[in-house]
Amino acid sequence: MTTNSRNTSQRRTIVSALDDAAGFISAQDLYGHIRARGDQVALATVYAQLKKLVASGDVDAVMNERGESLYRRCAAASHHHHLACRVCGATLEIEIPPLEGWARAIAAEHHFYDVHHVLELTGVCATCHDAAH
Amino acid sequence: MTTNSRNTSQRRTIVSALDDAAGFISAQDLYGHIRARGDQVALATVYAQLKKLVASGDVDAVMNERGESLYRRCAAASHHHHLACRVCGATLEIEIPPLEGWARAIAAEHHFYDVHHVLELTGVCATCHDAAH
DNA sequence: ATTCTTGCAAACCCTTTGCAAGCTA
DNA sequence: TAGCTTGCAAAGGGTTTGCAAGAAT
Repeated sequence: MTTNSRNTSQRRTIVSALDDAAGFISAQDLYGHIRARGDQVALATVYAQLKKLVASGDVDAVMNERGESLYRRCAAASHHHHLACRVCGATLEIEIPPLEGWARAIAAEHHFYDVHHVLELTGVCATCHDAAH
Repeated sequence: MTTNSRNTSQRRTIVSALDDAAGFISAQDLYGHIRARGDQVALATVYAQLKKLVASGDVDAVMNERGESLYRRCAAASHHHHLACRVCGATLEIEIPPLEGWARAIAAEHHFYDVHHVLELTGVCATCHDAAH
């Protein structure tokens, strides 16, 4: 999680904007928030910094169903998954410890190497469920 | 699952190519296979038909980590997952029965409703692993 | 005959890249 | 000073759209 990136004002602005956004946010929207706040950072810089933040493990990235990457500051250090509300976008980090073992077992069974896994859970949170009567 | 689409030769070609591809395939790759087979269908038509097929429920669509949509004919009624080789693209259908229960349990625990899950496993198959020495 | 589908090219959107100027360490 | 970072504009890649010609019903 340690980074050797330079501490530029743009990087600080981007990290700060990510903190303000309490859930997953697209690079474009993040850029919009930054500009709305009155800060000046180029869109290409937003992408460049997000890339570094993901590489260093400080930020999580997932792909939404429109093909946009969504970014979020990572609270948990360990491997985890997400439970997201399809209506309001609220996200919870969850852990399914047995899953890691299953993934390894299945990989071994089929003679696959270097297996990665992605699990995403989506549903409707209690708040949004109630709001729909 | 019933459709009211017209039965054009292009549509038949596209469905047939989807059947030949035994797993998830991108629209671009599907188009490649169709042309490799000697058939003539415009890329825009491939996209148009895939859109209809997804809308009618005859085809499943998921987004990969590069932001491409991947399509698959919904053959199996039962829910299952995939183990795909990152090198050659070979795909195996796998089942992780306990996962369904876990998903339900987590949903209940967090008061989420109508929870769906997507699990994708990727690795390097034995053949590709051996080919790299 | 009507309505949907096809196909081409252009448009779109998100993201990445080339490169000169600026700033951090 | 050396090298990463920034910023602009342009390119790239996947997907969608406008519209006229062609099929299916």
